[in-house]
Amino acid sequence: MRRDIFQAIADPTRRAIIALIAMQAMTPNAIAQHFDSTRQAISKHLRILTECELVQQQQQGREIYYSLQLEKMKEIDKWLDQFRQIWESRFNNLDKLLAKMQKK
Amino acid sequence: MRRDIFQAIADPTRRAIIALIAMQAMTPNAIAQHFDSTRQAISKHLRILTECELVQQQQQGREIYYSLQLEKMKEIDKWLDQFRQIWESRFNNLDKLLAKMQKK
DNA sequence: TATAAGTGAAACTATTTGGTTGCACAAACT
DNA sequence: AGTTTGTGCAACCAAATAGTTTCACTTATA
Repeated sequence: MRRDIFQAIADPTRRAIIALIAMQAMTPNAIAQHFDSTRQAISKHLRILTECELVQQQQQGREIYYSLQLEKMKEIDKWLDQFRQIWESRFNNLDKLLAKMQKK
Repeated sequence: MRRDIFQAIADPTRRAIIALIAMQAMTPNAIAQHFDSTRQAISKHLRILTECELVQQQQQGREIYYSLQLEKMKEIDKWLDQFRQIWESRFNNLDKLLAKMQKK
């Protein structure tokens, strides 16, 4: 069972769940109402999201509130960094090239 | 056959391929040498990456050079934006709170 | 022209995935 | 105490996935 953030966000339903609970914590039932599939299917997605620590639980009586762990989302951002550096350097090169062309 | 960037970067081998060709274009054979699996398996990954336009081909005689389409990578960055906004606003809120506390 | 090298694609396979239905269990309500 | 509500988990299933082996095709090279 592979369980990393990239595999977690691969599924469109899971991405939708993430976006849904990003602003405020929600219960599985409340989340499931936004989708066509059964509550159990959503529950499974929540388990996957919890396992890779993208999502956090908070028990409240018999209800469980799920919320996004923003810190974990930053790991994706961190992975993108290596490419961001490249696209910025390419932009700079283009910048230099344009400056050079204007000089002539 | 789902084919989007998020599904494409879910596989660790594909992420490794992306990182490998980010700086310079490479042929399938050259790429495959960096991995344990067969050239054909890598070829399949390259097809998936090409299909979702994360990767670009350039024929050169009988060789095909694969390179990363940085622009496409930005789509992930764009998706992250919605969360970036949240984590920045949370930081700002914390900032305001700290300022408030100092006033007292 | 014959052969080697670089590649993609099809066929097959084991494993993983996302979904379902059917439980079990604890907390809240009557 | 009995029932409803909110939840997780196991068992099962169809489809997708990542890999392999085998083959075909095209471009170089001897």
